Amino acid sequence: MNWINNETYIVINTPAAFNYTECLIFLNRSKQEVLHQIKDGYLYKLLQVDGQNILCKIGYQSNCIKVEFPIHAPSERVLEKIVQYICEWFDLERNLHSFYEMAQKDKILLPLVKKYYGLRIIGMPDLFEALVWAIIGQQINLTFAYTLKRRFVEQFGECLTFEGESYWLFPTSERIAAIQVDDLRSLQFTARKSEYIINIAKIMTNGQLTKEKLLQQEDFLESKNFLMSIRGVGARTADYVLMKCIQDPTSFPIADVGLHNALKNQLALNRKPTVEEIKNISTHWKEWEAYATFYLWRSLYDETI
DNA sequence: GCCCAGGCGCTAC
DNA sequence: GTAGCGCATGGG
Repeated sequence: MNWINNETYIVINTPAAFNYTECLIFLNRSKQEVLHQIKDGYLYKLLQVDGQNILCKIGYQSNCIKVEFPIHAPSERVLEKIVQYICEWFDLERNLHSFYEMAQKDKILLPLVKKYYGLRIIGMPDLFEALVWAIIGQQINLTFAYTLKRRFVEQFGECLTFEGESYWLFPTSERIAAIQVDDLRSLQFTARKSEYIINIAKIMTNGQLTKEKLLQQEDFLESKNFLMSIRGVGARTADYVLMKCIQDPTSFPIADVGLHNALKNQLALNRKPTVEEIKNISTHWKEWEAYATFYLWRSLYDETI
């Protein structure tokens, strides 16, 4: 990725078909979000790199993402990791040409790619965060899921306060590996989810599960099977993690209720489509199932903006 | 009060 | 391999 270090800020060149505003709309979908903040077109995000907490102020101008550091400028080595994070966060290295080409011939996707052109999958580079968030969201509504996430972060995460604003880091697996089921039960996590999350924290802390291991698998199917061998990780959670963290464009959470509702709206059905119907609908989406899903998810937020 | 929610594990067949 | 069921709790 092409970027320039200007001492007090960095500039990352963005690819063709990138729309910063569209990405911010997605990031702004919940008022309860605690892991980033949006103010006056700037995106504020606290990152921990090499043990240092770095507050980033992210803006956009003339085909570049500009990252400023309101507190202090990091070292070159840290900057490289911040660039890496932002590239994964906004999926900047993806060439969307063939996705848009495919969408031209797809009745469902065509209006969506026109409307949200330049939107990229907003990733979750942190594997622990992606897994915990996917598990929190299982079988509960999103509003409550955000409530639980906020409690989780504020209870176990690290906080930095700057100019009256609080910025949070997602809790580390080390921290969560050391807590008890009751510590999460008291935040209104179910006993089952509490067990899943603490277990995942433990196997990530002891190295049985790492992002590197997932990336090293022969193919995405191997990664999916690896993930699904973990208690609490079913097909939908595995696909969600492959999509948001491993950046697998073919991952397809076909059982996801958000996808079902989006398709119901787009097709003007009076009921949600069945999985069989979705399989038929999605035959054209080959190799781009994750992007198709993400654009459909995006369509759910039009009402609320 | 009722249905639903960005599912999963477990059992029985 | 899969169909069915219990779970567990808040939002609308």
